[in-house]
Amino acid sequence: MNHWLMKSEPEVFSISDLRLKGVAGWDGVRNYQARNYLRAMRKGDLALFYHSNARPPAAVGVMEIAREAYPDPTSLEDASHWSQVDVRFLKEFPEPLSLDKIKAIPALKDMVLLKRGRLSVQPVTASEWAAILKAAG
DNA sequence: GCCAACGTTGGC
DNA sequence: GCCAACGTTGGC
Repeated sequence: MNHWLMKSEPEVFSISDLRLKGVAGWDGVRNYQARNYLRAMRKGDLALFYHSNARPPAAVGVMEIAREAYPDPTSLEDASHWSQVDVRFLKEFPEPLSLDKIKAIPALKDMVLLKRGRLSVQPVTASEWAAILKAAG
């Protein structure tokens, strides 16, 4: 099973929105690398929900891949071009794990989140995943 | 609101 | 295929 991190601006779609819906489509990805990661996801994989453009930016909870990649209907291009997955709400952290805190954890220094900005869907290693969950309580 | 990073577009 | 212009992301 693989682990992922997925960014959303909370003003557009927040973890509270996902909690209410239970399951939601993760649409609107328009970056090829992010799309390829979406396509690599398997049902049951776990993903961090990350609030970008938030104060503070933070990992806020955990979700599960509920449906593997299928065409993104919000795309204006042909159906095979962009993909989305469905995600299921699993839990919200008691406190958001802010970007500052993530940066302060040595085990997380190589996270894609810190090394490569502006990638809205990205892989997380098993050891990084464990460190995040431990820090987030 | 600013702006650095970086991906995409399009002229050549 | 190069690369300048342009648009977007996302932290600050």
